[in-house]
Amino acid sequence: MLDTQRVTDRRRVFDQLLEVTVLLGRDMTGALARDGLTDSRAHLLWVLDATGPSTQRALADALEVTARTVTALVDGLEASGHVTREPHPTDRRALLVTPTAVGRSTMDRLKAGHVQAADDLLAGLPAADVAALARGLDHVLARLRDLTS
Amino acid sequence: MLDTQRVTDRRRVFDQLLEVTVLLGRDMTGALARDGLTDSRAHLLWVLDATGPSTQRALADALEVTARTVTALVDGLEASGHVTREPHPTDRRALLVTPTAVGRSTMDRLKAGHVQAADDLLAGLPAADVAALARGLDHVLARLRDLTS
DNA sequence: TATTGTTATACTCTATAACTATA
DNA sequence: TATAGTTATAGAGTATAACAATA
Repeated sequence: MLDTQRVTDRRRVFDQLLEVTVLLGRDMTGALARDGLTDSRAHLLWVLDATGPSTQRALADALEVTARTVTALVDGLEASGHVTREPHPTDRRALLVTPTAVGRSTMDRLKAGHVQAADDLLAGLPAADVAALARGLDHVLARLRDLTS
Repeated sequence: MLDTQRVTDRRRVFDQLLEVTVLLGRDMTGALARDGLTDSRAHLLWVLDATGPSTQRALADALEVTARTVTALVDGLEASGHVTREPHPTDRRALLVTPTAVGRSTMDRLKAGHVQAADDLLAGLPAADVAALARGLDHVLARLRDLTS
């Protein structure tokens, strides 16, 4: 195989990855919007669901944003009824952001949506091809983690 | 192969795609920031590079945003010296957004960066695996285009 | 002194609506 | 009457800096 062909193939995969990024992002954002959530607020809720009630400081670290940004996101999620601010049991400076029943059921729906989306995207692709795709993506992700670390 | 295994594999690929979306987006945004561009402004410049001098109306349609948004983006790109607003030769209502020499050389650098990134991400992956990855991504993209259309 | 979260302020992207100049 | 682009206004996400309460 000619070297120029190899370069072309790589470029093709890169363009495919960029398009996946755009379309998958659009699809996810649309799904969240139907639940009245923006990307950033859903991300916070997602972290909260994984870790349990957390201080805003811990959320800022997990989301890699400033404390100011978390204040704004929690303000929004509190207004929409997804979370509450509870007093911290031992540190009177801190607040524990806690999902409400609405917040928990929203997260359950989002997680079910992920399983559904996984099924939709890969429906009709033979198991061997799914496995090959997973291996290729593993390689790309390893390189990507190197580049962005 | 058990059906539960198949579901697990699909879910794994979906999670990989989500991580690619996050990391690739972060990497791209970082590269653009080094050129003093935001994602949205780079997108406009990208379209402009592909189509040549365009009216703001045409750009709004291509970017799928409102005319007001294009006004703001062009304001920014004009201030940073990447584009100019030129009179339209026949329609005195319209303006032709036109890349400057700086804008063109910035685009050349971005395009070279894409080729470099494609090489970096797929370095060390055998040609047959690159081809398999491309086929898998083709399948996913076809499904994704269906879902988001 | 250091840390948690807030207020103050600012910038970017985005949208809708009203308006001007032109077609 | 319709279209191109701007001004006016608003909301979301993000940041830095100054500040209050608490550790």
